Amino acid sequence: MQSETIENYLKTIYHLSAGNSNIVNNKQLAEKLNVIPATVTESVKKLHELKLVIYEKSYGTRLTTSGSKMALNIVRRHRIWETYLANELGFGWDEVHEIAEELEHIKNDKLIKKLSEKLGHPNFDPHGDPIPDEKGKIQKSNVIKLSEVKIKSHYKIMGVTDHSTTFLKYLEKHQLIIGASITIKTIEEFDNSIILICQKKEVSISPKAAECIIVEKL
Amino acid sequence: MQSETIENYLKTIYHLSAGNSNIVNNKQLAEKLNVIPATVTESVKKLHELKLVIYEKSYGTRLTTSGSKMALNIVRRHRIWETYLANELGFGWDEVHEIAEELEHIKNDKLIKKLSEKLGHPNFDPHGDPIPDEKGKIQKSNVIKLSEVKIKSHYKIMGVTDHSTTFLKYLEKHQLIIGASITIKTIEEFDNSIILICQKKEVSISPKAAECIIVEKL
DNA sequence: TTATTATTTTTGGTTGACCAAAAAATTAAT
DNA sequence: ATTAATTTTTTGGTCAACCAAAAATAATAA
Ligand SMILES: [Mn+2]
Ligand SMILES: [Mn+2]
Ligand SMILES: [Mn+2]
Ligand SMILES: [Mn+2]
Repeated sequence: MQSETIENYLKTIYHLSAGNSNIVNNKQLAEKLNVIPATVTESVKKLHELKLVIYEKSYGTRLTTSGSKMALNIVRRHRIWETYLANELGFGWDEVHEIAEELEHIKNDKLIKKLSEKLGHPNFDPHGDPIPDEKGKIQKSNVIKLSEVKIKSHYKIMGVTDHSTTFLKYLEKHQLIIGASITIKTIEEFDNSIILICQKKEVSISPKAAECIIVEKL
Repeated sequence: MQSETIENYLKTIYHLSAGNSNIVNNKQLAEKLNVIPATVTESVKKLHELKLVIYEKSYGTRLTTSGSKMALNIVRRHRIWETYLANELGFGWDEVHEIAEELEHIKNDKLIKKLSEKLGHPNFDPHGDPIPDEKGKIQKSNVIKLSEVKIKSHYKIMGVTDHSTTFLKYLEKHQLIIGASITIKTIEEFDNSIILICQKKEVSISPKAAECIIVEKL
């Protein structure tokens, strides 16, 4: 198995298991990796052989300790590159993900070290996602989804869980960028859409969009 | 054929044909690409199908116009990355080649544009090699090899044709870096080694090393 | 519980990129 | 001009990563 393929599988398993060692099933994996489930069955068998995952037939797959370490390293590389592209080269937060998908596979520890150093060892990427340190440790914070906020409270936008250009451009348009302070005005009983104040302007957020915005209580 | 494989073949054909459209033979290609000649035969047939090279059986291969364009683009990417790694991230000129071998395959025109911009659109990489512009045009200069210099003349070091760490470290030790001024003292009749003055110190350069140093007459 | 649906696995392919060994063609030496 | 050496090509493989279709298994609904 090629290292780039392995890395993409491990990273995807990591994301689908939400950082824990939750079981991931073939269908989800197949979807994310753009292959058919039959291919996933083959692949996870091989990853099991390599002791990077534990694959239990007809049940699912989870990362081993060493698989998890590798996954965290790839996530680190991805997020360091995203931060670098945004902060040093002036790319928009809607452009960096795609490029980082390729750059994350460059295997050179010194390179990531230098990038991180130049950036002042950042803990979060342009989407507010935490950057694991060299040992794979992730700084945790007590954040919630915008869909879980309480009325008339104040929050700070901390991140997004959707990286698509369309969504990020939409947020930018309403100045819903990371670090922005918002106040929840009302939550519509009819459809659960959230009316909030940002930069003195009123914005209505659909429940679907609210699921993708991460905030912290002020 | 995968794009990374294609790119490595085109780049290697370009280098072996010395920038012109000289014919390259299978054995040389096989050596540079670390494959056996049988593999090269297969590959160049496919590249011929793709109209990137003209392959004539039992004779050799040369780049077509579109193959040449692609090759120049890869060379541009490689050298921009080398310059970036050296100038912005502080890598040594002996370290950058290896990393650039991977980075050159990242396909994103805007990325190279941004890097070039940040560097002030450099025309030469850390080894003194010219960087083709977006159109593939190379700035030419009238440089010669150190092995061709005349006695008692003054020269400036403009580049190297060997990128190995051992060679570059050796040059650094004697301060034979790009931009350095040198004066040719004598050329030993016995073995053709060159005795030159650099930073007021006398250095003896073997004919083999002299073949790999590019200079310009002052 | 049985039938239906969804998911997973098996089986039998393909394609790209490689190799080893043998055959053919070219080039160099005698 | 022959012979010998080198280079190239052909032939018959492997291996990784994929797919399509069929079979098996698991989950859900009736
Ligand atoms: Mn991303
Ligand atoms: Mn991100
Ligand atoms: Mn190089
Ligand atoms: Mn170079």
